[in-house]
Amino acid sequence: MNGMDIDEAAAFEQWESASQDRRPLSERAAAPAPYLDSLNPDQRKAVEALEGPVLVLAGAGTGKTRALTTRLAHLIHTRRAWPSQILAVTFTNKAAREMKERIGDLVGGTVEGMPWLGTFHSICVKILRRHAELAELKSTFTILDTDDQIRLIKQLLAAENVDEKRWPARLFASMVDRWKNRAQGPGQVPPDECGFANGRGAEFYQLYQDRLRVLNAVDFGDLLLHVVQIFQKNPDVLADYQNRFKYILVDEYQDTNVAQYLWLRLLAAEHRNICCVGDDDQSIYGWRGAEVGNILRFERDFEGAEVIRLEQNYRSTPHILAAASGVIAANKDRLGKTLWTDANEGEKVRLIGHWDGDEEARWIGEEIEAYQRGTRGHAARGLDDMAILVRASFQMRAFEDRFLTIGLPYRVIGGPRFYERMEIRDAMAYFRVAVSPDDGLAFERIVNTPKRGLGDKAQQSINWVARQHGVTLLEAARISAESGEGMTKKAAKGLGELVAQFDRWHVELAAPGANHVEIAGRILDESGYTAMWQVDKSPDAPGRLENLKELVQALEEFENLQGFLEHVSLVMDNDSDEPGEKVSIMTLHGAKGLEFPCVFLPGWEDGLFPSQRSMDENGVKGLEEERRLAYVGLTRAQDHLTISFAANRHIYGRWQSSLPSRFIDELPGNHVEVLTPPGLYGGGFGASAPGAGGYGAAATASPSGEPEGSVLEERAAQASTYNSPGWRRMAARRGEHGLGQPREARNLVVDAQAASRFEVGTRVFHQKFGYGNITEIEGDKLTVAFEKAGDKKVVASFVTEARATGGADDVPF
DNA sequence: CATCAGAATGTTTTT
DNA sequence: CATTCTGATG
Repeated sequence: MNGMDIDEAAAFEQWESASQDRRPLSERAAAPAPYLDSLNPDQRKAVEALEGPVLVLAGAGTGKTRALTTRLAHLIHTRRAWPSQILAVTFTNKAAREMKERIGDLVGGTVEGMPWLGTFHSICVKILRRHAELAELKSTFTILDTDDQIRLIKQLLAAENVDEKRWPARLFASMVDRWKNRAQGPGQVPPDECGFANGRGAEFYQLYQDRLRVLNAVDFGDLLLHVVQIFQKNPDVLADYQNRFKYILVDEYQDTNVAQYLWLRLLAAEHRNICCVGDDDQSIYGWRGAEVGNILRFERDFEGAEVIRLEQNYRSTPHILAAASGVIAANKDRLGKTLWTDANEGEKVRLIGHWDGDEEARWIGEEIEAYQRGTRGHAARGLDDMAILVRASFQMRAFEDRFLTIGLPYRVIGGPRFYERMEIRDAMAYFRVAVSPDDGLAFERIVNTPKRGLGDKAQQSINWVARQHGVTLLEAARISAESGEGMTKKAAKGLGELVAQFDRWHVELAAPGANHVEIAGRILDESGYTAMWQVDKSPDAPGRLENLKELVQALEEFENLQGFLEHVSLVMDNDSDEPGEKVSIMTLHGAKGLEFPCVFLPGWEDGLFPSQRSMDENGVKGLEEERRLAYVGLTRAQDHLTISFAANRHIYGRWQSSLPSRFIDELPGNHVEVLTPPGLYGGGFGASAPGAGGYGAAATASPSGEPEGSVLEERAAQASTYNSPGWRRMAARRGEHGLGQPREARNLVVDAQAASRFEVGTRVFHQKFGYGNITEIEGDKLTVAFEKAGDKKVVASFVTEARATGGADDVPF
């Protein structure tokens, strides 16, 4: 493979010429590396342990990215590898971009010469385009987004006469996703997971893959699956890449799924210089295929691996760190790290209970304004320094409402992204067909948008024609429009016009010197798409038109439409944000990797956080992931951290009362200050009963010297005024579990017995759903027909067998 | 084939 | 509560 060497030399030269260091390479290599001096000993170890497998366990805020980028720079600086011989993978485009920038800063130049720094997916696209024929694809394959994927599956299910109500396309899509995350092809699906459409799961998977191949298309999961399979089946291709990548670096290793893990293992087999950076305590994406096991197993999988722990935290105060450590310590499955800091003690973590969610939002609004003014002896803070991190996005609304009424500027991070909006996808479907007339899925999307009188029947007819004649959908549409078969006259006319328009646009785009921006704008106008929204009287129509304008403007930055479409399919970024100081509101998931001086963590109530659903569906594993999520939230805070919960919450139009999160029990009391909510007679949480003290009764928690004591236990022990129903119920629950006994320990014990303990028909009790009868058992998952809540799937460990008389679970209220 | 009213149904998200 | 999806009407 001589071509590759030339590639690399060229890339390296390009990189070299961009560098500002004009000394000869040999001199530079010998020169001391100044960037090493700013590292602590552990970070330095992580940077200098270049040979062999290395696992860097980097706790939150320990300078992980810094170590990683410095390591990369060091590899290049010491001339161990050319930039093109280093594979550096991240999960998000944002992370990849940041890494590029930081390496650029370190080595003093651009890193155009680092062709293999990117996300798993973008690197796989690159590899797959080179070897497409090995996956029976053409190198021009298109990447389907989720919408297209669903549409394709719906077609397939319809063709196979599957009742879409019983077997939804979404369900099948998620199953395919799960299989691909584990790098399983249609032939490798475990038989017990083929339940879809009465045991035809694997069969449909095969059909789906066949259809993708015919369309010359892949979905996101395919990008990894195909590449892994190419590597497995073609040792020569694999060997080529194994030799090329002398060094491999992986960021956020705890988030890798099985397919990514296999991919890495294959690539690292030759040089074995693989360095994975991650934090098992921050693994929060198990629900989308990430395997914490990958990081827990690293030492076994890569023999002789060196494990380096980064434990010095540069982000948070000791109180905040202690709170986070206290919570995460309750998890069983972890490699174990102890974060420390030499920062000043700072302020304790604040905990406050509120009567309801609105009051919580109101109070946090006031606190934010107080930070802004710099009261309580603190320096004034900007709104950019503050963040509210919630478990689920519906919690954001309460804050948005409140902040709108008091005029507090805020930004919501992680809403629907620009390229996921309906109008943008529609517009892009027009572009796609104009660029590649054989893109049937795109054509299908817009064939009746705006309305052209083509309903289900007409579209089916076009599909049928396409199959009969073995032509693309666009050609079938042309034939149908001419014959007028299977549709009204009006529809045939509209369809004929559309086909003619696409013909014209396609020619115009292909013409030399075509102005793709102008043509794109015209496509939207001439197709009637713009007009559709101009006529639309719904309140969001103007915004959509605005978005379309923005889309056309964004085209300016690209050479042509093809380039733009390629970019969009992989880089779905959405950085547009008006400037100005704003409070950030985001989910805990969205906050990973970020930090803020002042952090609010509202909604710490059992059932909401930890989420009931996580616990029901995944049992102890789910609870542990929720706890890691709590850990991620806590460790985002630099100086000020406030946790809060509400006794009552207006959820889905219904008032729901809940208990404080069990994670609050796990906060070490001597690092927490319990606040009194203002404006309440007698206190906050649980103040419904006259004379109840609630949280307000006492000032600071726990006499120091009693480590790891639970905040709530201490509060309950100190005050005799905790007579409210909530407190009594909580006390009852605690008694049931045994004081100080971690709850999950009990669940584990039950887990072991669970499967054998129940049988179909057994009457059981569930904390949230009440009584019901078991209708189905699948491993440790039970389907229960609850008397009040209806049919639910729950993990066996979360129900107990119901006894005739009210047992310990039947808590008096 | 489009439109409207009623029912169902609500995590977390990247590529 | 609010959004999305379904199915029965014009």
